Amino acid sequence: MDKRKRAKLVKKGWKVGTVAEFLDLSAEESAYIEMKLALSGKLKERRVRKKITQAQLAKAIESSQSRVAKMEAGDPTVSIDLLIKSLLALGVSKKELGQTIS
Amino acid sequence: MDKRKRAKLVKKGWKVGTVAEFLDLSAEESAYIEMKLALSGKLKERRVRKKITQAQLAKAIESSQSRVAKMEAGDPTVSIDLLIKSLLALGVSKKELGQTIS
DNA sequence: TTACACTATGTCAGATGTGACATACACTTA
DNA sequence: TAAGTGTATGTCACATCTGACATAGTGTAA
Repeated sequence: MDKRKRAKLVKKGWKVGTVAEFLDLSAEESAYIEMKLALSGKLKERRVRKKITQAQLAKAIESSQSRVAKMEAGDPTVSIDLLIKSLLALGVSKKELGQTIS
Repeated sequence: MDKRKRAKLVKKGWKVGTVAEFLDLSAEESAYIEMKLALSGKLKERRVRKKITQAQLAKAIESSQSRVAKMEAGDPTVSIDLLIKSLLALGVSKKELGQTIS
């Protein structure tokens, strides 16, 4: 099983329990995915709080609705770079980003 | 002037002063670059503390000496993703990463 | 039911990041 | 001086990420 598929499964089944161990993710891989999911969650939280749609957010950050959906879904094809840039564009501070990934 | 060149200049002239304003970087662009530079510094700090060479670190993270050099130099072609993965591989915790970027 | 608004998912061409390589540079030590 | 060790920088083929598009799914209101 390749890394992308594994990460996708991790996302979907995250709540089930010891997915990381089941899929034999290393500690670093787990930490990386957890960070991405934390940023994903923060993005959705911020967008919903602002009461704007994915399409509206997409326009604001010069992206597309589908990519926003993927960001919020923790899709393995989205980079942490993009998540961070998007959150910064939403007005999230470095400090809050730091707290989010911790 | 394109973004890559600008970022390169920011890196080199960072100490000079209000480079961000001079190059009319937005607040988000500045924050993003600051985060990258903070991670770069952390990487070098960790490597030096471990007393290993760039080539040795490169092997450990399955990269190359030149890319490690670029990471430590804050080169605009390196992603935050790679910096974070490298730091995690060096044993840095999510918590410490959070503190670093803040 | 239909129609509408929003979100999720698959695909793809073009943009960006990547490791590897060559080579230049800096600094020792002999 | 020369040789050795480590770091910096430019380039490139290949991999990955990107926005955009199409379309499927989901919920809600008439």
